[in-house]
Amino acid sequence: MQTMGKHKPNRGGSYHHGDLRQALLEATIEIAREKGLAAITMRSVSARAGVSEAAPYHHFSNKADLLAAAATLAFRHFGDAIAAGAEAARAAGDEPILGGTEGYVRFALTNVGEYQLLFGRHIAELSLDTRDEVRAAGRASIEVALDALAEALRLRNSPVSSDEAFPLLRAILHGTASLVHEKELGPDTSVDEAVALAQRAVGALLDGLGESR
Amino acid sequence: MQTMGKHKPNRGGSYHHGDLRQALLEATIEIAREKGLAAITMRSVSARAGVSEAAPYHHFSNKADLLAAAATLAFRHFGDAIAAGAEAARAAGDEPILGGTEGYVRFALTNVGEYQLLFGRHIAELSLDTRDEVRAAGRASIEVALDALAEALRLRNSPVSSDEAFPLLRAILHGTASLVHEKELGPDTSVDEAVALAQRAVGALLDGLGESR
DNA sequence: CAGTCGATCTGAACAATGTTAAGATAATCT
DNA sequence: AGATTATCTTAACATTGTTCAGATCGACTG
Repeated sequence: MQTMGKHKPNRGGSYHHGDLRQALLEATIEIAREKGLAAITMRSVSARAGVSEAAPYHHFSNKADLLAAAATLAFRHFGDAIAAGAEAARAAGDEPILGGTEGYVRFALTNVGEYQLLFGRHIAELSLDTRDEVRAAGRASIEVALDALAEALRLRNSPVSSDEAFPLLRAILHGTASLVHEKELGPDTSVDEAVALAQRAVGALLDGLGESR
Repeated sequence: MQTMGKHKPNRGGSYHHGDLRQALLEATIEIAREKGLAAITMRSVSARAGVSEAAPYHHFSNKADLLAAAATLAFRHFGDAIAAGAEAARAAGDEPILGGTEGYVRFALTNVGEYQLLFGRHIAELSLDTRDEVRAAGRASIEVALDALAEALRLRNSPVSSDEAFPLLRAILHGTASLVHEKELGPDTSVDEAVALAQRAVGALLDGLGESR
């Protein structure tokens, strides 16, 4: 007796599901959150959606395709977290870029599996068009950070464009998140410590980009 | 008729290998270099060493243990690359930290599989003592970078200690390498571009850490 | 309204992978 | 030389991604 799909409800254990595609995507993200990326299995996802292990293949061509679609969906959650952080900082009179940094890192360390779903190896191994599709969703999700970065550079009279500086910012954010995930900064690094670390790095980067060049 | 072990030579297809443990480690690193981390299989490693698929279990308790030992070995190659870059820069009158940055990034992008062997997820999932062992090798390999960082901070009269700044440096380096691996900076980013990007980020970070704080 | 057709789902199977168990072979020690 | 131990092989198992033939359902056609 599994939870029914929320869209076209499955009328009481019928043969056809109703909206299996959406249910599979949600199951995938749930499992990523609860048990991590490695626990995402065709069988575990299917079971959570209440169907057999072969059913997903009528909606996704293979596992990589399912993960890509789930990532596209998860990028919205990610983007919301960044935007919320940036807005909270602005409301508090702090720099939005530092708030976005906090939103980014906090999401990555709180939802490890979901973050891995966004940036894991499976994405790089996708076919070109599918990958572009996922990356479009990814770019949209961090659009807010790009704006906040531009604002921060303007504030510092930096001669560097935000497009040039954006990869540097991303390297710091992704690097911090990855290092903590991989327990490379000590196995006991707290979320707050990681946030502070990333904010220090971003702050120094901005200051460094502001002066000479 | 496989290549024989280089240590205690296998006398002509005998039942016992001679130095299987070392041969397995070398096979693992070779496969990582040639075909990537995903191609490392108990069977592929065993086949390259010329033994059956069950043989490794007499030298390593499981695959994770084999990968950990291989990573410990690969960290030496990695450390050599960083040290060589730093020394080359010093000889050329440039800052060692920027040369180390180049050595780091160039290694990561030239030997993708071997770099993944060093920092992949399997390391984080290791048992505590095994992980500490690997990490000790890792720390030794980037010792040179820590020294170069201290020197760069001194040069800039920075109030920040190298221990404090080290995680920030690592975030930039690991973040740059990971983003390129994951094709997040455009699928056609060249090694030279990635090196330049990392050097720009490190330079800005150092400048930013030098002034106010 | 009956019947057909296509979409959806199931059950069973396959190959590849990590792992283990039982037995064969060789090296070492006494 | 004989016994003991380490090393290696062969065979098997469970899990995973994937495919295929057939069952079931929904929608459209006549």
